Amino acid sequence: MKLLTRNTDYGIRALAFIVKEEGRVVAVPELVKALKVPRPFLRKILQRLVKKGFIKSYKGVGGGFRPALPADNIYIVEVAKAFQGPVTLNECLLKKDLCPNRKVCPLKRKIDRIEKHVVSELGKITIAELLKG
Amino acid sequence: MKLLTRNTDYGIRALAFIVKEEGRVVAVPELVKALKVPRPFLRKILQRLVKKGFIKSYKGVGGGFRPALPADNIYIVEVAKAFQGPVTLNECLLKKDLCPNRKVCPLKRKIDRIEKHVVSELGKITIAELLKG
DNA sequence: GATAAAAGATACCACAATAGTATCATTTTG
DNA sequence: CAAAATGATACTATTGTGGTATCTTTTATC
Repeated sequence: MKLLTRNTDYGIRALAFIVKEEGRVVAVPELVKALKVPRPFLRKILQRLVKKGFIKSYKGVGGGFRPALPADNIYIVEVAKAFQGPVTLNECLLKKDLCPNRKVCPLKRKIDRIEKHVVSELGKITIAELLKG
Repeated sequence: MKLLTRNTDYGIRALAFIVKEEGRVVAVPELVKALKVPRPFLRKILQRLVKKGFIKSYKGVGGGFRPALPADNIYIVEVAKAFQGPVTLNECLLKKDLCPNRKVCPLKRKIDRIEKHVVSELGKITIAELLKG
């Protein structure tokens, strides 16, 4: 059971690094050095962050990445969603189909409560806060 | 991100069914019918439940399964552990090695808090309670 | 304009965990 | 002994994650 995958983890760390540079354009080689993530993998992660609107990219010589949002407006639950899809702790699947009892299932109800808590807690953490910590 | 795998889910449901029968010995065909889980898969799950001490098994004609514990003493976090191993929401891995910064990592600190909450909440739910619900 | 340094797009491979199947052995009751 | 049950175990399939490789496009600078 893993809350954050490596994708997400690296995504958060990359974001934190880029944000820390206060608007300076940061390119991949620098990030590779700082985060010790394999370059092609990191590139894919960065492309995802661009597509999801967390950072802006600049092509060509001297290009790189800059935050697209203020640091205190980037919530890690959003980053997690970008890499892992919606945060759902249980799916109530019966084989491939949705379980027909999910409306009344007491287990689902309990898990849902826990899930809400997780999402809400993850939703309180911003990149800004991680940088302070 | 999934809190409970299908294994665990079926395990919980099977346990609940067996417990509900109040000590009557329940055999696989009945469980297959009730839970609509493929027989060989369910058998494997039941064997796991036996090995982990949640139920007792009886071989031979008229055999089957009975709870090994009182219903209010079976916590679903334990069932989850039986199928999924220890509940850890983040692993702080850097490539294959443990991340060297994990002691001071603010992200890890936050995730750890959430993890503790999840485990504690899962640790409050018993099979007995699910049957009441 | 050519060159080089950057990111974009995309397709592919590797590995591990989960999900599920199949087969044979053992036990027990009648 | 036969039948009905579980035990043990090995195998296959599917999926998600992690990671690589390659080619295209953009842009600054000489």
